[in-house]
Amino acid sequence: MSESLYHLLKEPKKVQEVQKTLKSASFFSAIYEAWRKGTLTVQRTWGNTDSPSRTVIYKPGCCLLPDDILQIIDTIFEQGNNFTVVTWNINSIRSRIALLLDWLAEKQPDLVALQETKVEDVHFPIFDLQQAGYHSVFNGQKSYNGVAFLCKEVPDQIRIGFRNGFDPENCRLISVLLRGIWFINVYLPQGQSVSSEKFAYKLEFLEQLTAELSEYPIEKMIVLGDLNIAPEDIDVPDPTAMKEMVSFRPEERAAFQNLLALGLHDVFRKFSKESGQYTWWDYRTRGFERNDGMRIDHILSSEYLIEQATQSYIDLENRSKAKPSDHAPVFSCFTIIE
DNA sequence: ATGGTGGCGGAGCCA
Repeated sequence: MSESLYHLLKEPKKVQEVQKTLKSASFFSAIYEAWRKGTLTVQRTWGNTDSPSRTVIYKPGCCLLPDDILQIIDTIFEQGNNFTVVTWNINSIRSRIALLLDWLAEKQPDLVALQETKVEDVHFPIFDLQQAGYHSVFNGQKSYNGVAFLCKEVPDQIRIGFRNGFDPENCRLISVLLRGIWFINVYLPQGQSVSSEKFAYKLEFLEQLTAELSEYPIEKMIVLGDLNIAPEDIDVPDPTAMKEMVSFRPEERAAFQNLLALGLHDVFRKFSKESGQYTWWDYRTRGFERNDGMRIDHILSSEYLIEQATQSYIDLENRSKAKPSDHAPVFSCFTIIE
């Protein structure tokens, strides 16, 4: 919540009076947002003005009326400056929908970047997510890949895929502009084995991604996703044994450094340099139970934004629940004020 | 842990 909105509605005020003072549409979306979050009350009088007013509970699609009376009830407006983002390879949004909804209700992140949604756009569970208070934007296909953003605020712009048209048959990239920041959600190819065509495709994808991102305003950019690369020795259990393994090979790690060279920083590593902190564990070898995994899901941001990061952590609790994804969500909190 | 599990879709591919 912005400070000016807080001051304007600290005392009760009619919608029509607010409309006279405010010309900006973004102010009204902030009002709806506060209403939805429960930090703003809406009092409505039905029929004649003598009848008692009632508090109107926010529902998706509901509207404010000119005579409604608005009031901020949150006395700590600074809370609205905390912006929580998550990246999570969900490994099928439909098979994980119950876990996703419970987790959203509990964690209330502001923006979630999902990978491997594995669903065509027509079947994306927009209604469930709307009930949970989230807008969805997605780029999906049948069976494989698929990326999506879930966000509490409506994005100002959405971009699907690469602007130069690279790799149109795979849904691995989606970007949104929100609060003046470009959020880039990537599902990088896994690469299979070094000798395979899939590995060449992975390296090509990394080059294309670096070129794509170089066209963005780096200072106001956050890259989130399953990048399928463990960037440092501390991101795998046994760096010597794994030095030729896909996801940890020198050429991949070099490509990762090329991405960082655009002016990006690994937000998780601002807060912890400990080894043994992974975001993915193999189902097949029961890797999670033995903490045998890799840190391959990342949140990267500019110097300007990483200075505003207040924490970053891997949500192991989510991964330890029944029927989990093979990846855990990665959280970062920023104090973003627009 | 060179086997194993899990998701999709209805056999085999992908991770």
